[in-house]
Amino acid sequence: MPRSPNAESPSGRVDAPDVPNPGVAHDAPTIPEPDIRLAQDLLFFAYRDFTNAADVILEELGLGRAHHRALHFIGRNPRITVSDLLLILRITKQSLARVLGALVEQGYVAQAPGPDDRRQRLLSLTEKGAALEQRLFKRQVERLAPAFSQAGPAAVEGFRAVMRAIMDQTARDYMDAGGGDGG
Amino acid sequence: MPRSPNAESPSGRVDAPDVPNPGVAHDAPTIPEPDIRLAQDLLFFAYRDFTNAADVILEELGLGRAHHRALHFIGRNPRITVSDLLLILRITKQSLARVLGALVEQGYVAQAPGPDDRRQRLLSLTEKGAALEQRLFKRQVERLAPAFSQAGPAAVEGFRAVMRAIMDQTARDYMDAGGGDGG
DNA sequence: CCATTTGAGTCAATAATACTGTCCTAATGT
DNA sequence: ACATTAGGACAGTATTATTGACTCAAATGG
Repeated sequence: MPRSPNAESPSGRVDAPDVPNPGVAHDAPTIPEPDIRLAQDLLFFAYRDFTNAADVILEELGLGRAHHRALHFIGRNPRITVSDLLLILRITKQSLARVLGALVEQGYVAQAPGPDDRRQRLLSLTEKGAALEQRLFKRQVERLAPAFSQAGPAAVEGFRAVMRAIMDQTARDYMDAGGGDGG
Repeated sequence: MPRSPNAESPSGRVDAPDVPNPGVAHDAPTIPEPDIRLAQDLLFFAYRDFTNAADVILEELGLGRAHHRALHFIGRNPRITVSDLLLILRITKQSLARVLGALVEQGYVAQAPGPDDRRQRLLSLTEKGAALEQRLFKRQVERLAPAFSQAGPAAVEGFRAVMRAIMDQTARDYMDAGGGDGG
């Protein structure tokens, strides 16, 4: 593995636009390549270690990350329809079917017919499901809370802004629509 | 999908610790649950959409994300040993073997015997490999650069601090050792 | 010098997660 | 009536990962 003293500050910061670019929101101030390279690594490592946090619990229950994701989004969106869950996860009906089937079968998720449209199966966590989701959540808190504390409130605000800007408009729309906080 | 006006500012910021927690470096200022929930979503969506960026190119070449990851880390760490690459990726020799085999076979990656230890096969990108990596990198720049510009330099700094704090110490060590920038 | 360890590769089998395409039922809506 | 929609199901496949055992050559240490 290559070495080198250390590289706390990646390359200073983002370039100030050489041309002030009056008014236009779309100014692209030529981010230096090392900064992008660094961000690639950050995304890879942070995401990996974040998702790994809950793995021990999942494994002991014979569940996987796909189950965790489903639990998470159902928990955050009680009475969500299958279609809407598919839109969030962006996987196929088949992929979800296996995961959801297991969760329902094992009593983590309940299905209720839609009051307006009885074809719908509105998904919610059972008590057992909510309890499991809490356990899993706790593990991720253990990973995120210290990180937030160390980095400080301003950094967390920046983290949010950048992450939000990285994702698709569709995903931003979901979050702006109250994705998760119950509406 | 649930609705609700919009939730730009998640819950303000991180709580100030109600009890100042004298002296202890480990003071955890009780991050509000909604902030953690939000961060879970941010990580999921941002990572997903970030990694999807290069998929079109990969697919047309019959390669997958595992190949991309290998290309990325070999590109950033020329003459890396197989063991060290395994430590970075945290996968098994078998998982890497298939991916690496394909990359070598198709001329993206070259192997050279280590000068000190001739058992080692030092990995580097060929010209073809570097060219492909550049193409893939460009796609991710298209995703990250506008995000960085929109969020602004201070936010990017915060993003780095938080992401860094989320990952394992091992990963931080790798990055501090100059992970990628040639050392 | 010989035994052990190490770096790398390999074979075989398996699991988790995803995909495609097709077909089916029941409820909706026009 | 008829087409569409919500959801589910079946069959087959791909990618990425896993484990365990085994080979081979080079390095290393008594």
